[in-house]
Amino acid sequence: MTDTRFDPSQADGRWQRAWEEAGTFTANSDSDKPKSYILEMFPYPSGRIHMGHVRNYTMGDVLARYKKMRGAEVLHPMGWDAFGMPAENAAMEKGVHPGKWTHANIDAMKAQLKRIGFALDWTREFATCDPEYYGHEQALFLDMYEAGMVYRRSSEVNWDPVDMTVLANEQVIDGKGWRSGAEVEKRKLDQWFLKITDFAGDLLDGLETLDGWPDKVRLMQENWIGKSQGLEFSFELSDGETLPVYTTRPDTIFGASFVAVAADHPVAQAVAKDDPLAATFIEECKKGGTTAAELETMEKLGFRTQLSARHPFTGDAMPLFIANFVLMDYGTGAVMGVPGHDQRDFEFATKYELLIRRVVASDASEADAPMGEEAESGDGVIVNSDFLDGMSVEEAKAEVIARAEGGGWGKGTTVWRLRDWGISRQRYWGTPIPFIHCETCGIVPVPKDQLPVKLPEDVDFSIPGNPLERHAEWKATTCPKCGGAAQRETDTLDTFTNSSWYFLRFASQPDDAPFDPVEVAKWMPVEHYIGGIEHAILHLLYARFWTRALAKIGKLEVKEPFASLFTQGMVTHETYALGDGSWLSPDEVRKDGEDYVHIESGQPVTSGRVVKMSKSKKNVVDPDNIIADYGADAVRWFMLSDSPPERDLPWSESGIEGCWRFVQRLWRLFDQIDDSASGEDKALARKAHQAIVAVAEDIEALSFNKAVARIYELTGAAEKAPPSADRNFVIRTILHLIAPMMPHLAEEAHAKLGADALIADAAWPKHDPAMLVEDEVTIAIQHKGKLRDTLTAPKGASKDDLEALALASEKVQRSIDGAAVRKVIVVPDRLVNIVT
RNA sequence: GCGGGUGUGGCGGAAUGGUAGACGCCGGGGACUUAAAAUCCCCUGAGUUCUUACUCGUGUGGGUUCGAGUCCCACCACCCGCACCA
Repeated sequence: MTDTRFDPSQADGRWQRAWEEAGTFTANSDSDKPKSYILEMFPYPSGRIHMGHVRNYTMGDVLARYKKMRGAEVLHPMGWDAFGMPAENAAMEKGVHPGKWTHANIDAMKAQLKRIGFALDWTREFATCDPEYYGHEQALFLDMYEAGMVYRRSSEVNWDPVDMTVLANEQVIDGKGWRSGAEVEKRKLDQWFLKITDFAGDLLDGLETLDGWPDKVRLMQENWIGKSQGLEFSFELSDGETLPVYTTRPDTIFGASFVAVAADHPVAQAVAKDDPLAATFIEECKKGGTTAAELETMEKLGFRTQLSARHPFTGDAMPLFIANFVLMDYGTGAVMGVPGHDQRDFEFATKYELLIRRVVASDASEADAPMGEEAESGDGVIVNSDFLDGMSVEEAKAEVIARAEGGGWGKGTTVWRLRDWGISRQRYWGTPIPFIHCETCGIVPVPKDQLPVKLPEDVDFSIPGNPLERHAEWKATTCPKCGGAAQRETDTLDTFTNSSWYFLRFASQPDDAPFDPVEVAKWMPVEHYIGGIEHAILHLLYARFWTRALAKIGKLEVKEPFASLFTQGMVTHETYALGDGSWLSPDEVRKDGEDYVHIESGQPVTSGRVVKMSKSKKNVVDPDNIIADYGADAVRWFMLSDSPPERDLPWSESGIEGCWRFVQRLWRLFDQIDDSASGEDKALARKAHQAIVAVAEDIEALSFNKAVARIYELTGAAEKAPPSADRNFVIRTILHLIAPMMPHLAEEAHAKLGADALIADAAWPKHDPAMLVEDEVTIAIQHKGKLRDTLTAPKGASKDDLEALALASEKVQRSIDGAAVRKVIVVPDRLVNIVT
């Protein structure tokens, strides 16, 4: 053979064109084959594909190609999550229109994805900034409005002063904007909301059905939704007003010794009106930080008002405080303080010398046991509580709730941590909210036949803030109801709405509707959804909510969009720094023996921690350069090798070189098929049959690293084996096993071996069940649990035979050294353990 | 603080309670070559050693078992998520 090297620089492109021309990966929804929808989280068009994308899409690609080989009709689409802040930042910095910037990025990234040879159905590609897409989104939003799932109210919002927009609670991390990192301020604005809280219970219950999701993600969502059950009841205040409070521990009600309200509670505000000291205290509370560290150390502070609250059972008057640890936006913004059995109340009561009373004890006889240095929040029996005495915590809860409901002063309720989703953004580059403000008619939805409400093209980014707000011409419209002059809503939808239904649009994209439910039903739910753990709450909760909301208004059959979810790890890289601490990129550094040297200055370089690739640490490796050097298949192989896919993958130059060597090794092996060879090699053939099954299992479990190891093993065995008909079969098997992972090499070798069809259309190899079983096995011989010898025995040998063989071993006899054999444990086909 | 996860060679990592370290990377030695690249072969957990073996070894300490990386109890370290949630 003349060409002893596989040359990806010309083979990759050739096969990519071949697949495209043949429409190999175009999904046919009318196919009779079983359907398989494989989806990776679509990218934001930032401008460049990074290694994280490559890893993510390679995993999905292997699944998609494998499923196709197993006879499925596969939908594996790609598109662009194209709205968002970076486009506006680019507009402000470089004076480019966000749309132009975004489309240029899409073009560049699409070309990059194509060079990696992903099996994508590009016929379904779209960007969420396409008016067709966001127009349908506006229609869905109006449907939700009609169903009562959308409302507008004035609310205190998280205002990001850098991005000059409102953020959802989910987008505030440690008191800072998730994107800008700026300290978030509180502002009161008219905002649009989606009633995600109406679905809180549903979203929580649905988690139980998601067997294919990581427990970790399910748990994170569970905590975020934050269901808690308790009693809501009202105290009578000394001024005649009533104060509703919420508690999860109604059983401890006899231990209550004070009542506290949040600083921004109406009662506190009323008190502050007449009491300057109270007003000062409230101001102090607002200054407090919100970061974890600050909250940790913050002292529980309170202001004792002149008011008191009347205990519903004893009638005792309890002091009413304004307290800094009570949150206005959870429960009712007011609590009953039970110092004995709540740590915060305990600290508070200690500071203000309030009564700390035991109402739960380990045993009735411990009723008078003194309280310790901490509150006791555990289980026990109720004491010092009148009619509750002797009950368990659970019984007492039920009893108090029953009496409150009977007496009409309270009721058992469920409180959620989840808030409604504020979706108003004061930005240009997003879906315009399809509403009109009319002086006479109020807020009026845009009639559906007027959709899409398109973004204006001529916008000015020279001043910060929302260009839509300043665009008089765009804003001016007529009221659909009265026909009078009116103004358009200038807020746009949070970008997370764009990604909340894109998977439906991939499955079906009619012109006149967001999707066709019949077509969607053919593909949904997504069989494998792959992406980063950073979306565990935000995107994945919103997408689940939209799917349920659309199901509720009869547009969908499915309630859960993603049958199984896989969260992949990050791609990491060593970091390099000079003595002065400045970071260096991998190509500025040369390896000199064990050490690293700065190429330019010759200075020594210290190699640091292996961390996520990031621009700031300069440890980014550009996939394009690597593909140019090694070809797509070596990179794909690297992405699948070594690290389990859910863990981080450390990128290394030597690692990719190893992958490159393996590509060439396979190429030489595929060249060694010798049709003149005859004869059997049963042991080798058996290995191949075992690998067919094992690699399939590994791919289905997304254990790509194990599949890779098995292929290495089989390849090594095939290389060493002498020519035979079986060896030819084994080499052809390897060719098919690697096809989903290294598709270009596989096509090239497949064609060279005389095939005229694409291997992408080939079937997964069939195994012979009879060939999975070994006829000889290695038996481990232990003496007192320690390995002394191994021997080969026919499979299925009897226990007696194995025992005899084991005792005949010279090494074993030496170890036993004449001691009396007390017991022999025989595990057939595995081991013999001799106990003396 | 609460919840979850992970600890195995120089590194990434394998291992239904049954031969720990598969497979890959790094490293060492050799072959081929004028030389290099490429390729191929051998070695590669630690220690002792009369090179034949033995001892130790999966974060630490206990336990269950004929047998534990795997199961149980206690602890340590690191990572992730949430957090004055009443």
